Parts: sequence; C-alpha cells; structure tokens
Amino acid sequence: MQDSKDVKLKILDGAKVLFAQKGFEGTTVRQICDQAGVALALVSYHFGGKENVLLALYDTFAPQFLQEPFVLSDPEQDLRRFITEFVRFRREEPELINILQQEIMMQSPRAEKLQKCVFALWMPLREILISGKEQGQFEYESLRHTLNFIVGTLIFSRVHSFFDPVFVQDDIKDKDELEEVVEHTLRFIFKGLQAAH
Amino acid sequence: MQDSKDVKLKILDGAKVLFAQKGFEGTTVRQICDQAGVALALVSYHFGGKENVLLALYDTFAPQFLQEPFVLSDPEQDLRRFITEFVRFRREEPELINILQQEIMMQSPRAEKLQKCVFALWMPLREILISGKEQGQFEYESLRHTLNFIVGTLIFSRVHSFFDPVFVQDDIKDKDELEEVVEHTLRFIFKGLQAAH
DNA sequence: GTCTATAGACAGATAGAC
DNA sequence: GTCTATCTGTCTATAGAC
Repeated sequence: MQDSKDVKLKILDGAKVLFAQKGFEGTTVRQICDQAGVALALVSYHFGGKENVLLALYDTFAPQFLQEPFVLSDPEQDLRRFITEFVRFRREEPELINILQQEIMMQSPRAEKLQKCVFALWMPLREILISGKEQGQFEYESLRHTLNFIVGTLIFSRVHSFFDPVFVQDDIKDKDELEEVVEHTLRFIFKGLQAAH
Repeated sequence: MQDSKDVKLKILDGAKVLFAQKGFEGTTVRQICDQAGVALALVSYHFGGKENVLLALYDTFAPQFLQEPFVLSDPEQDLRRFITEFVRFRREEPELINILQQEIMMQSPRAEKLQKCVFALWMPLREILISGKEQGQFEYESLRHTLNFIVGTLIFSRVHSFFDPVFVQDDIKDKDELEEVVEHTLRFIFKGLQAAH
C-alpha cells in the first residue's frame, strides 16, 4: 500500500515532465516507466492505460488553487489575488499548464475530460471582469477578447526559456523572483484594464 | 512538373491542418496522404520524410509577413503596424502559429530548425519596444516580461474556439471582424504600455 | 505488487511494378 | 511521378512467473 502509492507517484512525476516536454503522443509508456524506474507493466496495472495517467495528473497535483472555490468580493482585490495565485501556480506546476494548453490547443480526445479543469481555472476571472466593469473599476469593451488577452498574458508568460537566450540579452539582470514577476504581471494587466492598482 | 507541384501542395495543405490539430507525433504519414488523396510513398518521395513536411510548411506559406524585413520608423506607428499584421497573419494561417507554438512549447527536435522563424517573427517587436521606451512613448520596466506579455496576448488570442461556447455566452454579439479584433488588441496592448493610441 | 517476455497493432520508410 | 506491397522497428497492453 505504501509502496504502491510510492510507485504511482513516481509514475505521475515522470509523466508530468515527459508529457509537458514531448506531448502525449510523443511520450511512450516505456519512457514514463524508465523515468520512474519501474517496469513497463505498472502503468497499465495502476492506471489502466497511458491516457489515465494524464488525467490523474490533474486529480493529484493542483491542490488548493483549483479545488477550493474562488470567493469573490471586491473586483480589484479579486483580480489581484487571482493573478497572484495563478502566477504562483504557474511557477510551482508549469508542466500542468503546459500540458493543459497542449491538449486544448489540439482539441485532443483528452481535452473534453479536462474541460472541468479549464472551467474551474478561468470562470472566476470571467466573473471578476464582469463585476469589475459593472462597478466601474475596469474599462474594457469586449469581454471575450479581454479574457483572451489576459489568459494569453498569464499562460504564455515564462512558459519556456526558449526566448530568453535569444531575445533578451541585456535584460538578464531581471530576476525571476516570484514577487517581481507577480508585480510586473499585475501592472501590465491592470493597465490594460485601465484600473487603479 | 505541374502535377508534381500539385501533389506537394496537397500534401502540405493536409499536413498543415493535421499537425495543428493532432500535433507532429500524433499525425501519421498515412493520415497526411489520405487527406491529400495520394499514396503513402509520396511523402518520402517529395519531402524525404515526415519531419521535412513540417519544416516545408514555413518555407511554403508565410509569404509577406515573415520574408520581407520589418522596416522601423516611429515606435508607435511600428507597433500598430506590427500588431495589425500579426493579427491578420494569425487569421489567415492559424495553423502555422499553432504548430510553431506546439513545437516551441515542447522544445521538440524540430524547434531548433524553426528558430529562425521565431527570430524573424518577434525580433522586430523587441526593437520596437526598446526604441519606444528610449523615445518616451512606451512605459514599461522589464523588457523580457513585457515581451512575454505581448507575445502571449497576440498568440493566445483566438487560437481556439474552445472557450467561446463555455466562457462567453452573452458576448456573442461581438463580431469577429478582423478590423474589430485588431482594434481591441491594439487598445489592450497600448494601454498596457501606457501609450497614446 | 512487481517483474520479464511477448502478443498484436501500427508506425515510417522503401522496393519494385507501371 | 505514382502506385501497391512489404520490411523493420516500436508502440500499448497483457499473460504469467515470482
């Protein structure tokens, strides 16, 4: 029982990184088991197939941010809190966002089953934007476009160090301190909403 | 010769859609050839393998926007033109952006060879931001973060109609007219840069 | 619960007829 | 230049020993 859970977790840990790096189809069960240091058969035994490993990732990791409901009060404070928590989540579990993004982008067969994750993730933002506009704190025209912009800003940010060595040579003094990233992100989005902050 | 080019184009057209929808690894050469209505062997014959089909996409499509250099003058005008052209390109060839995004996100073996595309695409934006700040037209602190935000805003937008049916029910009166999308995008980014527009 | 060995399907690439 | 038929490798899943 103790060992069993250990193996399941090792499989999930390996799969998380591999799926993020190589995609679902690009990752083989063999690679997952090699990474976990266990035999090939154990993915089927514990999860019943490769697909279920991916789905299990979102039940296993993503604890506080996605599970508890996002309580709304003041739109500005809410948005600040939402962005802060999201950036922190992105920092802690970049693979989860990466994989989710891939699956949605490809509209994979798994995407449908991940949709409740997407709901839980972005529905609060929608509500915040709506009530923020009603209360005159945010200024935007199209809810859909504004959602898209903010989601894009939040998701893309820091996804890959792919750009860093090539795009920004002279800006490396920028630390990647969490608080600093949060602060920059807050500022950009709040300015985009013409909101005090 | 005429027929040959026709077949190559049919293969590329099919592959573009399939790679975008199912990813490189998730797409089989058989699917590509079925979609093109040609025999399995012709991918190897004309391109020398599946990987070269993907790379050939970016030499074949993406004509004006990526090939001619982006001439810089006034940062505000340049940024306006950059965003406008990018949104238009995204509208015309959403698959190319989608595939590029996938490959980069996964840091695939193909990503390295696509890097010159990424350069050509985003280097002008970097230059625009730098000189815009120097001339006091844009206000931002971190070049890298700001690049990330803007790239995210531009890339994510409109990638998938996945959110539409679920997120935004009451905003469907928003047309997806190109000019309107451009206008919204311009406004959000310019506000994020605290720039006149 | 974990392993090795293997079954069965399917991948990409190619040989050879036309 | 295009086709069909096939080779070789690798995939996922599972049977059976321990």
